[in-house]
Amino acid sequence: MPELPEVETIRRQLQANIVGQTIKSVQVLYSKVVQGIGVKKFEHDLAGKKIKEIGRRGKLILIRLAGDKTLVVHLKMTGRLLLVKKGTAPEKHTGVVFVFKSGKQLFYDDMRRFGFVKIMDEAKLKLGIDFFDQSMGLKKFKELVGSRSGSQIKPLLMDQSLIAGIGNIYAQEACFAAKVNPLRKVSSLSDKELGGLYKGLSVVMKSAIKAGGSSVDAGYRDAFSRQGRFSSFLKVYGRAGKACLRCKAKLVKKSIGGRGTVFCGKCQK
DNA sequence: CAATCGTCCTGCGGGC
DNA sequence: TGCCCGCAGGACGATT
Repeated sequence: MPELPEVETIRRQLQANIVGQTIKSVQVLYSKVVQGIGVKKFEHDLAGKKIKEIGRRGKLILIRLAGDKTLVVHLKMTGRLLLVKKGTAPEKHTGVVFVFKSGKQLFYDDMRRFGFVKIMDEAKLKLGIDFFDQSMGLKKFKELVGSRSGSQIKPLLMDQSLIAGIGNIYAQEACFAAKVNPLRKVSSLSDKELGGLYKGLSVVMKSAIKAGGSSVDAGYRDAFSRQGRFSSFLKVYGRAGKACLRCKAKLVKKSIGGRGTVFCGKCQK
């Protein structure tokens, strides 16, 4: 499932490849993927628009168009934005085809159909601060997390309205890095542990961006259909039942806030 | 205020 | 071999 590092990887690839291109036509193949307006209007409104730049906020890809509108894309779990050559035919899971005047195409694919595309004003996004935003830092992180002292830490890290970008994989990895049990309440965390979580998130997600993200099973692919190379560095995600890489104890899996969570019951206090 | 549960959707793996 | 069941999961709304 694409989280901040995976979405950032795609953002950089789109930034390098479609900025300056003009959309010639758009075909929506799966109507429910378009939010807010009708399919015909969506296709019509995008035709002729030039791509100004590609932004990102949390897990959202922001395709900024000439004028002041933005094409917002959420990949949810299995969504993909694929740059394909002129003439490439859509596949089974292709929901939207964007054709540029150059002939290049951008496909929005989504096997499980949870994601969406939407034309909107960015100011209307209801999202917390992106984890890698300029205004984020240790102080801000402690302030934000501290404001929700009654919550369990792991689901809180995934709350997009507080901090945007962290999903199920990196929240688990950060708790492991900080030796914090994901079930802990924020109010029970020491200043040092909060610092460890911030550092853990920062290190893990920066490394993941360098490795082009994490691909688990048939999940994430970048804009060129390639897998991320960070998966092999994941220490707890997907390793339930296996030995903890720090203390050798058997990693356990629990459902926390309805999400599968793997951790070490021995060294994550 | 916080936690849980159902919902959307499809592929896949386990069990028999 | 093949079928059925249930799980996976981001975000949101409703409920406890």
